[in-house]
Amino acid sequence: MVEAAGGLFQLLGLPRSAGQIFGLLYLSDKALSLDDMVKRLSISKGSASMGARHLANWGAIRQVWVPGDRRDHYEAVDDLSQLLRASYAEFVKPRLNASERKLAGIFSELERDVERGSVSGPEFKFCSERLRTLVRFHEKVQGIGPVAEKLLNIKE
Amino acid sequence: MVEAAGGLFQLLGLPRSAGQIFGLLYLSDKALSLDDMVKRLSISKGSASMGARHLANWGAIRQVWVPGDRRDHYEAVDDLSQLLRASYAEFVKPRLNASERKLAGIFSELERDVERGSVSGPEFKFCSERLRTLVRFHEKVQGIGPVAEKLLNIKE
DNA sequence: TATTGGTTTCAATTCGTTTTGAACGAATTG
DNA sequence: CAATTCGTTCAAAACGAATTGAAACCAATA
Repeated sequence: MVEAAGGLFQLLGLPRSAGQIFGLLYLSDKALSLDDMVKRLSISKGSASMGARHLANWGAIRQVWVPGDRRDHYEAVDDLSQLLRASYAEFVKPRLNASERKLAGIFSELERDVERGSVSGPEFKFCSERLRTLVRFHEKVQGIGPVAEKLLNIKE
Repeated sequence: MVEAAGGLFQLLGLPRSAGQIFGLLYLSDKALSLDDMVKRLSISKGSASMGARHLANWGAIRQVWVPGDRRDHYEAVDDLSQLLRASYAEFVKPRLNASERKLAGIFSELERDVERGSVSGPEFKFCSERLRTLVRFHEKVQGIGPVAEKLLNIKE
């Protein structure tokens, strides 16, 4: 049951164990301690500790206080859409911006090359045309983000 | 110049070398042979061969015939939007469907568990509520695909 | 048919990442 | 105050994926 749910999150480039932890917490009605995870998922203490901190930094799980128990307990946040939005802003957006700058950089480098004569006229023509296409494509992709965000907000 | 372009594609989970090859071909005005790639990218013949075939199967590059040269030559396709659409249909869509089925499977497993008594009533309530939320979320995500597709088609 | 140029396949290696288990320190308990 | 319980950190090991180089293969040519 949990394995399947864990696998679901593994698709997103996260470490396996973090996905498992989230899956377990997401389906569990009470907050769990680190060694609950160790026992239920048969992973090492180290993995559990690292995975939990990872997910907590990322905002996917929360640390909660359970009276009468010294141990830290964790529970999963319920709003996945919000989580996705946040990760988009944190991970995807910066990358898109970075590649935008990179593209501009390539362009100016190309112009230097053609002045130095290491790139011929026709080559330059073709290459810069392709780069322009690439920029247009890049803009379209960037345009998807905001729309997707709106779609996630709609409650039906 | 090409390194940067190569890195651009590496972000998508493809093997590094395939990204480099595509970058090189995309910015080159003439079709290139396998050992052009070997020389310009300093990768091994094996990598070049595998990477090229990989990209060709994927539809990102085309094999072209250059008269008077026995070697195979490759050129990049120019329509990136189309490429992206195709990959969505080929890779993302099936996965989404798979996880849809998987979700249904978890659900029925949960019901079996509650009948066997290995899951208590409140647990079941909470868990199935979470699963329902997950399904709704999943549907929203699925809804993004078609819209994104339309956005990519718009030419401005 | 032998040779040449080119491509593919495959086992071995390298590389980066994830996981582990033990060691450590802080906090708590009896 | 000694013993225990937690959580974190660290180096080493396990693992998977990617790359390599060489050998096998294939087709065209002489």
